[in-house]
Amino acid sequence: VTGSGIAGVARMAGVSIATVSHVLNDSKYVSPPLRRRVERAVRTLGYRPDRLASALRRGRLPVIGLLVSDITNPFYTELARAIEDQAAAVGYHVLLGNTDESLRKQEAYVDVFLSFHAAGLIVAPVGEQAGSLARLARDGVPAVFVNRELAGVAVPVVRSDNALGAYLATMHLLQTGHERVALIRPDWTTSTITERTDGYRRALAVFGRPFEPDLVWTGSARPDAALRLTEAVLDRRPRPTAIFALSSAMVEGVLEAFRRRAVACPHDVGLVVYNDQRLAEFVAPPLTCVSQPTREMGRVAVVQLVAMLQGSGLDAPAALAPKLIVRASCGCVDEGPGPGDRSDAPATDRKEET
Amino acid sequence: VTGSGIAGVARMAGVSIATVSHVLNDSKYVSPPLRRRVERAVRTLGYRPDRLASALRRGRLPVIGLLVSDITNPFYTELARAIEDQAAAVGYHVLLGNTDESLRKQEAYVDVFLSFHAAGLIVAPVGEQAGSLARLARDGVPAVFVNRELAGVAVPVVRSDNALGAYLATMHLLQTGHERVALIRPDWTTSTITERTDGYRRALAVFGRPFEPDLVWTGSARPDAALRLTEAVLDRRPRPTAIFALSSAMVEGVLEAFRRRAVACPHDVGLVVYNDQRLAEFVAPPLTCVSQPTREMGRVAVVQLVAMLQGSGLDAPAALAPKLIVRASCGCVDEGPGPGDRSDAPATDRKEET
DNA sequence: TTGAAAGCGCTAACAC
DNA sequence: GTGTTAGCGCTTTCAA
Repeated sequence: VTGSGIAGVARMAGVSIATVSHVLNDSKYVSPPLRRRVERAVRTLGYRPDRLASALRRGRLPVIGLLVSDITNPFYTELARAIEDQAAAVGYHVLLGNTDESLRKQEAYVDVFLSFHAAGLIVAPVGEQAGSLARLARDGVPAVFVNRELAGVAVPVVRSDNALGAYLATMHLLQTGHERVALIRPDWTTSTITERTDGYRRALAVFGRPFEPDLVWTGSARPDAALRLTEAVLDRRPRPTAIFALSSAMVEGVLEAFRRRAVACPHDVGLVVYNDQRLAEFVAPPLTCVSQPTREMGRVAVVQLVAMLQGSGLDAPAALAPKLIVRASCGCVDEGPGPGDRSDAPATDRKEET
Repeated sequence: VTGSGIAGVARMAGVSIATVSHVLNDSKYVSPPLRRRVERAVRTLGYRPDRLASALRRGRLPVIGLLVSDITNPFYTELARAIEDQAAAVGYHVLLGNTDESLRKQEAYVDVFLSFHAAGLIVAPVGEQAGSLARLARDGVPAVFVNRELAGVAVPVVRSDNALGAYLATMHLLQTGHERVALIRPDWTTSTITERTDGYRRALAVFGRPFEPDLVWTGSARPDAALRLTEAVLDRRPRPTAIFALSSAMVEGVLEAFRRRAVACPHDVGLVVYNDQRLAEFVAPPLTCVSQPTREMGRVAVVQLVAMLQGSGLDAPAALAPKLIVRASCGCVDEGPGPGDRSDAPATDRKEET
């Protein structure tokens, strides 16, 4: 009855452990004198509450399980940072998991997070089928999806408008005279990729262009695979005049293929990438990209989740707006002296569209 | 006595909860028939052990607290990924914290992690003073430092040889004819930065060059600050012939400064950066950098920590070897037609040194 | 306004 | 081999 922990504090302050608990959690009125004595005891003992014991009793650990396909993907890196910041600001901490687009890993992590009694989950779900994640909504596990959604799963989704993003990018390419825009897609099927493909189609339709299936190339996002895929694209005849890469994970492969095929970008082939990233504006040529409000998405995801945890109903968030950041790789700006040229666009030519 | 959890399994299998616990943890011999019955009950009940209860009892949660300054820094992103992978492989999970080089945040996170009874900590410590982290070793908290070390703190460190990395880079610049190599350092003081500066000095010494303090520039790593700092460097007369940036967080600032000052790199000023990152090889010009075996560092950190957790003595790990990846920004390769030129180095010119 | 006490679900002595 | 049971440190009724 006198151990350390809360009991030690209680003894030192000459009160019951219940009282200590109440001042610690502000869970009941405690008279100022007792409160003061408890606080002093806490301080002099350097008492640190045991969150495990607390969580065992309460049934939930102040932890958010975060599941992304790969923290190394710049988009998810940024998202994770924003989530961690916002979570910490409201008293939660982040348990991280990488799914690598594997359903198996995803399920294993969800199990682990639940076995930890994580207060809630934020997940960028693998695939686009409900699968076992449907269980979450059914079991009343507080969860929000980020970036991607799953058809028929009643979990709030924090996302940006992928169809719009791809539409803007494709429109831009078409407007600046590109005849054949090839789509390079990663081989996983997620709502994001589907929506982006739709946006691409919509833009084609606006220009009265047919959707040509053999301009759509799907392959593994691993660097070597993306490289070979792009080589195949470049070898197609007639050669596409521009490439729209739907995953930033594939950029390196695309650029390497340009190098190996001695393709001058944007002169020979233009390039637009979905998602911005570090150094993108210093690449030769600077990369035109669709940029998502990543940090905001992370923040909103936590806000949404915390609202669920507190039972305060919050409207499902609207899709945020992506924007097109026009740099030089799309080829819409002056190019200077012909083939082989790789000069950057002057800084003043960089502009944004929404 | 019959609740759900382990008790439900016990009841269904017609055994005691102790037996269930033992088959679940392989903690004692259980006869095959009972074991089978328990396993069947576990399966049909969809029983998932409560790790909180288990952790409360055992005193530790199978979680590793990971503290880095900023997960958004590509080096730490990669490190975190490697740590998460290895941790998961051996049954641990990762709680993430960003310190932003703030001692306050670092202490707060350590407190949080301890209050969760994290099994161990992996931290890239802020600063270079022992500070409150000394407590870890004193209190017997299993911990390992990564990347950085703290003087006088008895915690194993997983690191690469920063002095060597900087030495290699500086030697390369000196050998290829650079007269004045400016050092650009972030304004935090960590063992890494100190060691890299030493490596730079050692290389100068080998060439009989004096260490000129006014070639060493220290400033905030925020992009705008790094930009202004680099502008100041470029305005120095005589102008440095090369810049060695000790933190990859400052690269964007440096490149932007080059742009604004219309400095052609490497023709006008060469550049070497500590740490490789995505797209670095596609930048104009491709960035020469010191590359650390980041993933290996993460893996070893977990191995080291887990060994501590199991009490199996493991030798403190030796510093790993960084290597210089020579691309074009250092200016050691053919440059073509003079000032203003930004052509990439041919692929065959990329090479590595160790 | 304060305190006593019953668990949260599990592990690990210890007894049979 | 298997079962009984005493907690781990905390929250939260419930009674005083």
